Amino acid sequence: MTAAPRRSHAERTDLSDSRMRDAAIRLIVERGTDRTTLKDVGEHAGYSRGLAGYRFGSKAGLFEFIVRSVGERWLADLKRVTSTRTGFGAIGAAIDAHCQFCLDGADDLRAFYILWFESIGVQSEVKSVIAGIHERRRDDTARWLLEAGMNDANDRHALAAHFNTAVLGIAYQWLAMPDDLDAVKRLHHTLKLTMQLSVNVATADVSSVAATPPRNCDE
Amino acid sequence: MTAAPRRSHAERTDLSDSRMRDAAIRLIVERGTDRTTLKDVGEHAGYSRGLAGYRFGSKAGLFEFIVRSVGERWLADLKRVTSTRTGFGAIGAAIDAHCQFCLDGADDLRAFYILWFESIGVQSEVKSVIAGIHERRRDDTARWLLEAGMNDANDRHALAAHFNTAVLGIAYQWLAMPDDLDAVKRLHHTLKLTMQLSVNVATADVSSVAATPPRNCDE
DNA sequence: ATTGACTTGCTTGGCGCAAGCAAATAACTT
DNA sequence: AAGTTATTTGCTTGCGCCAAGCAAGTCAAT
Repeated sequence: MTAAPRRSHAERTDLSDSRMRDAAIRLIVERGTDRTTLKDVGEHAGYSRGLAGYRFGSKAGLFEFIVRSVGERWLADLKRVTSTRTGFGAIGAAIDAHCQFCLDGADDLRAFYILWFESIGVQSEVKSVIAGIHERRRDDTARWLLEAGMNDANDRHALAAHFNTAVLGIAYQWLAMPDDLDAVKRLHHTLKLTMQLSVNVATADVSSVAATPPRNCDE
Repeated sequence: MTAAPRRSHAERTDLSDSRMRDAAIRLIVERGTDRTTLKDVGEHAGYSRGLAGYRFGSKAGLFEFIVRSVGERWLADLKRVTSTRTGFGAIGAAIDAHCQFCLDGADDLRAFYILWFESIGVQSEVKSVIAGIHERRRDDTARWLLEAGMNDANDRHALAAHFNTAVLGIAYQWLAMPDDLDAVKRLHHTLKLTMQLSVNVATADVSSVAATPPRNCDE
């Protein structure tokens, strides 16, 4: 726009990709995916009404691009925060980081989670990308639990799965009530408490509090 | 269809409502909300292409009707199961019931949760209906926790909120991987364990496992 | 006869596709 | 090495298709 009319093909696509991603994220957060049109994405990014469709093939293709792009950056951020910790310290840091991201209220994370939840009803490519992200998160958690001293593999993976579904539930709450940041804080805090409790019990592996195992839900 | 051509107005609408609800649920589960059209709902229910739109006003109206209808029945089922219990027994029963509903794999619950999650990106009426259901669930949980001996109101509501977000996370997992019923069972089981742990600690209100409170995520 | 359940015709708008244009890159010639 | 042509690639525009929603119409219940 300023004074650089000569761009290589790669530069051009990078620029238009980036602009369209930003425009799409803004529109998704503002009005939801349904009322976000490919036309609007192209035009808000400063191009023609047809570019988004041409570039990403379809609306689903655009969404997949966004999930992939934001997801990778988010996982990288998370890795950066947790790389210096091990065991329960890493879990606590991950919770804190997630909480902070929510409190910051960045549009890209919000759009990311919106696409995450909405992918549930479709059998799109988005779904498998998300499944991959979910799995990587779970594996990380299981590793931290091992470091924390949980030697039983079954318990470890069960608690890791529980942890990550709980985080997702919190993300839902954040999207549903974006203004109730206190609730978001409290949920992260409570999750941390219950996780520490579980880890402590699992590693001390004898404790009066766990003396009464509940009935299982499989008949 | 068989041999009852004479029906009152009320009977007619009840019948068409019911048929269209069933058709919509089936279509939503089969192909998702996006690819479920009002035309298909009407025709699959045995009527014209326009009836669904006429009756519910819009696609969002149809979805709201479904959420309301299934949600009410589901809450009633839950109430029936938990009404004979109090305290942690009720919580356990609620978890068991939820788990069993998932294992049964009924289409209506699946469609219900699909609509639940997809409502996140929109500012529709569906969202407020769901908020109401969520709130009722949370209040029930808080009451059970009080019965279980949790006297601190803050802790009680925090744990109730945590519990219900966790259940929602499990519902997501169930929708995402409908075939991995073992995972669903394990998640319910783990949630029950961690809940009991938290309740026991909160009611014994002194325990070595809770001696090291984690840092909060608010700075 | 009037109300209400239901159908049919029509408009609007988004998605996706294919044809077209201009800039960038590759290939060829001298 | 420079200039010219061929080809690819980024991007735009026009059109067909289909779903949503609305209004007018038909037919049965009250």
